[in-house]
Amino acid sequence: MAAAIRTARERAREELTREIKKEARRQLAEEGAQRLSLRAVARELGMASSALYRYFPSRDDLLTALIIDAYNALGERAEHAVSTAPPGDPRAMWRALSGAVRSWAQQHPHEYALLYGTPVPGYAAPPETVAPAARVALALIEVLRAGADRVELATPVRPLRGILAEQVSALAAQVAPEVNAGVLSRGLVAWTQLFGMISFELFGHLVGSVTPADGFFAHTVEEMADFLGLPESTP
Amino acid sequence: MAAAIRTARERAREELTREIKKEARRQLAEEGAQRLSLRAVARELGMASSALYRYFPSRDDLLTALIIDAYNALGERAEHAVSTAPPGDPRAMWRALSGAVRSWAQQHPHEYALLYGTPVPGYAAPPETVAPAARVALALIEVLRAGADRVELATPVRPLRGILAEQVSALAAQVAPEVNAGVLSRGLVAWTQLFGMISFELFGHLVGSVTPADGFFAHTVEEMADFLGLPESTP
DNA sequence: GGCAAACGAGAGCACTGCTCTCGAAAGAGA
DNA sequence: TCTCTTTCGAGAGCAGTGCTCTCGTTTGCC
Repeated sequence: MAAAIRTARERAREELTREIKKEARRQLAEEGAQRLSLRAVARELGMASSALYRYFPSRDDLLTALIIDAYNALGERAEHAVSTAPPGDPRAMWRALSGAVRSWAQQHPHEYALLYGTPVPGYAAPPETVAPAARVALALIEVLRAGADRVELATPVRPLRGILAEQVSALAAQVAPEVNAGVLSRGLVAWTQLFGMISFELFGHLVGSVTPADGFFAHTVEEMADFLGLPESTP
Repeated sequence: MAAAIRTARERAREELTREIKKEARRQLAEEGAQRLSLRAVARELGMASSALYRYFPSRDDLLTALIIDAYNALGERAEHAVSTAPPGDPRAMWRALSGAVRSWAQQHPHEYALLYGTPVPGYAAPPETVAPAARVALALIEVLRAGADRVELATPVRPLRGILAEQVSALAAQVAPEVNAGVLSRGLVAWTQLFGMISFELFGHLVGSVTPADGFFAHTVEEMADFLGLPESTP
């Protein structure tokens, strides 16, 4: 097909684009998004800073590319964790998923901050980021589906009222018809809890002597599994 | 006392310091911390940018001052909410607390981001910020104390294991001896949930059609109250 | 009244994102 | 193979940033 025939110029462009993203990602990992500098990237690559604008029209565009890559990397890890967990054990799947998200965040703190931290003022996430961003959420949905037929809620879900009821049942119909709406709403709670914990831990915002370290994380993951009604693992 | 006798110079210095913080807070509220510029503040105040360094040795120091003020403002709102709620109704207190934190965050999104968003790389929170930062957490502890004698946990707390058990019981002994350690650990969960929800909502990071709007927030607050074992309000 | 500390203003340094222009290189069509 | 258009890299330049240094002035204490 025609796309396979690439001129030397096209190949050079793709490679240099990759090269730029690679160096930018390196600087991002070391210094954070705040200190990521186009000029420094260009300097490191031995090119004029103005030449870099042939590849990324602005700093925001370069950041967007990094964001998409990061969402995909995280999404892939999450999907892999869920798919390699014991298939019939939704609690183990949830454990694997939350652990994977947390460890990725710890290994790539600045990229995590780029995804789930303070948004850059004036920056609006372009639509290309939506699909990659949804992958992690879909992995959680997958866990809920795996446990859909044998959830044992220890506590009845508070009735969903008003718009929330419509939104949640619409979401359920759209993405996981076999999942009970009440369970799905608890999935949102678990989802929030997971990212809340990771953000607190990574950004160092939890006050006091109890840092949300391994112990708190593991404990809360189990409490959330109970909250979701995921059946106990049978070892 | 001697401190009351202030020279004209001291008074001018205090007033100008206040003036600088006020203008900085204005710019922070409009543009975010990222775009807060010392030169712009000086320009707006009709002074040379170098003169500003007589009052704040660096941009980080100015930010620190704003952070402390913000923590105190939020803490005050939280304390007020708890203290004006029906004294014998811990669930109402929890509702009031979470609502106060959320509405403050919505009214001061950039200041909230400064407190609970991505930390500025290279910036270490100085010890002066610890006490103001703890005020909100202490307000939550206050709620737990109010309900300490009649919590009705619908679900047994998973046993705390390892270091977590020590940390939590140490915290309990230190700050709220009458609060059960298991309940305290669930307080940490509720705390994380609260700030996770607010951050998701404010930073627009929750994926899909279910935005954590009023409905989801109110619903989750009640679910968390159940989770904490707070007795039902008797209207 | 003298003197040291505090202060305001200006110039300047090194850096940033971004634009514009100009000459060289590469690919497509004749 | 020879044009001709598009693409590209480099340099200069603009407006902005945090921060430092110097220099003359003002203020308050002894």
